[in-house]
Amino acid sequence: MTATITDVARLAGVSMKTVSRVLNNEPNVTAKTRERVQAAAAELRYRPNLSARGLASSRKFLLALLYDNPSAEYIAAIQAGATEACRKRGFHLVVEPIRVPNGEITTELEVLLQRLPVDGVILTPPLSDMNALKDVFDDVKIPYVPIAPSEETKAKVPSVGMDDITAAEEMTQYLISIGHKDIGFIVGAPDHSASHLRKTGFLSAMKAAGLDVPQNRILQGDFSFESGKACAQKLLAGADRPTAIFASNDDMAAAVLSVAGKKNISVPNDLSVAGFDDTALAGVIWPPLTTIRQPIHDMGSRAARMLINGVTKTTEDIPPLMLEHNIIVRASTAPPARQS
Amino acid sequence: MTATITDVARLAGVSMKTVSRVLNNEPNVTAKTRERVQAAAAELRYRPNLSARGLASSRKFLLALLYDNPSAEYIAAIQAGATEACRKRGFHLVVEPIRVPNGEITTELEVLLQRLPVDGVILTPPLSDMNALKDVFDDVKIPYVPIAPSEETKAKVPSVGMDDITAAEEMTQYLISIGHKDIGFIVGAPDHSASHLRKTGFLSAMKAAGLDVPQNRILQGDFSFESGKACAQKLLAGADRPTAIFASNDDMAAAVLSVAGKKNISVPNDLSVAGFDDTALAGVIWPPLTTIRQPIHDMGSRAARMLINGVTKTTEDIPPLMLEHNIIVRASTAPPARQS
DNA sequence: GTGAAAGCGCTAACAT
DNA sequence: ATGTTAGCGCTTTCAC
Repeated sequence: MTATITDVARLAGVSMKTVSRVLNNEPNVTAKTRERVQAAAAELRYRPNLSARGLASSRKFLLALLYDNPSAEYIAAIQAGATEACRKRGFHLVVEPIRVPNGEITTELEVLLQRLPVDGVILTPPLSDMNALKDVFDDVKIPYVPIAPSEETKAKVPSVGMDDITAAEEMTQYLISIGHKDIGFIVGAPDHSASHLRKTGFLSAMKAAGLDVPQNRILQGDFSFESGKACAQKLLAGADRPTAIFASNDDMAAAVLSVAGKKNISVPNDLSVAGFDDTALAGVIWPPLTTIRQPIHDMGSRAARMLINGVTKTTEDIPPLMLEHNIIVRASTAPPARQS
Repeated sequence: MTATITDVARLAGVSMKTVSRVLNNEPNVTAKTRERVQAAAAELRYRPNLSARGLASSRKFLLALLYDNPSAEYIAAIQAGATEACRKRGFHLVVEPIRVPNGEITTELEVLLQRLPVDGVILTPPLSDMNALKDVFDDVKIPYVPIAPSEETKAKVPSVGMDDITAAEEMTQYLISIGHKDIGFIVGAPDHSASHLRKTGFLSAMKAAGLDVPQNRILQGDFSFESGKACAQKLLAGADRPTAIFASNDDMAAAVLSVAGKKNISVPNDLSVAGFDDTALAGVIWPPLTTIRQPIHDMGSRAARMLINGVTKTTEDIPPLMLEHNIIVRASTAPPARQS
């Protein structure tokens, strides 16, 4: 059998409670006693039983990551960050893909949350924006941290994110700076607030440069490769096409590349293409994508840390944690060969 | 407060134990009693406490997925399959990325396993092949199912996988059938047994067709995009180059595409490229990749099911579960324009 | 077919 | 600074 806390206590010649104190780094233990207990625990290869801990206290040493199938790369990065933060503090991460059909919280989700023995939940877009979720979480009393939520949500609960508007502005400014005047823009999924913010950034930078943006240069996508393809097909249909396309994520930018390839439009000579996210995909396609590096990994680890540290439990207002971004220039963008 | 089993028992007018029986689908309960209990549980919105369950019994309702950073897409697919199977049976999935430096099991891993309160573990390549792991798992008495393990491991423990040799043969035969005679092959990471099997399949199909494979047509990669790039650069260096390249996974095939793009070698006109896995990447790059569809998602769900059903606990020999594959022909392959 | 009692391994609250 | 006593919510004997 594996050793229990009483075994350790016996070997160390102290009480159960003292062992517990040492294990949980609580005060009121002599350095000497502490050492003795640690030695005993090591000797018996003692590992605390998480179920017992979870039952006796309310700490479960478990966090959950809820996601609604955005890009696999995006989730993988969040997950990597979160597991890293968890590992350092003895926590584990449970992953829960959930589909929220037409924005309706399902009973399924409520049931899931009620029986999920976790100390906190990380929410990814578009889940991070769902107002109805706040009530559900408050109801089951589980702290949560939304990643990249809307301005509205940001005001209510601690969150982590980045400055999508500024990032989109910077990319647009860069495209303008190398000579583009006619730039197409592919919008992300409407239920992600980042979509609106990025569009806002694009428009504001265009306006600031005195550049006009006709209606037909703005197309609605949903962050999927397929949607990017459909938008690119429209944007690249006739002779009157933009000299650059800025897509709201890398998947859609890859789709633009794919459509351009099929139409024998050379990138970046005849068309510049920019993405957003800097997922692994960006470096792996040809030509490699100019994009915005989002600190996705960090978002995951910071969200996990906030939950573990109990930041979300304080009543004070915690300002949203905004992480840095960078613009990454690769081979998919260049000055335009022709003026439109 | 959330309702407990005693609340349900009181409301249903039965004992705790009877409620427990109903919840766990145990026999010896009248249909009538069963209904009454279920009604009471529903009314109180009762959710069993997993920590308490885990403490009282040995069932934790938790499975773990251990992985050592192969492609994000690959892990995402396994994870999707596993979570799906878990959801259906009231289980949850804990994810644990682990690095196993130069094939050495670390104490860190042992400690992790000892304190991880799970009913079973899913192992992905290259972890699935590590002989030392068997001892560790036997030691901590946690059942595990390796995905795509070596022949050696297959003989010892229940596992899920596919027929890598036949799949590689089929792809090679397809390339030969459309006219290729000079085919380059990029091998996967040496510590993945699938790498050897795929190479074996390639060579055997070439031999069966009476085709010679010079040494310089076989290059060693490691499944990463970068390694694929290095191999492609060698393969495509001079005028004496193959008319087709078969890479052992999609990431490396994408790298071949990328190098070809840079060198202005047109795919599939001047060069055919085939991959293996059919990850999301394959359909997203230009041109879309001819590849082998691996049932990765299914592998994840079958592995989870085996663990949940306790298949791995029986002493009988369970034959490895071999799942079907398909060859997916897309635009990256075509008959060769020139004969080499 | 059903129930009563005894823990599972740990921590919380209260001694000492 | 350390120990004692109760549980946490459930499943497991073993009675009935």
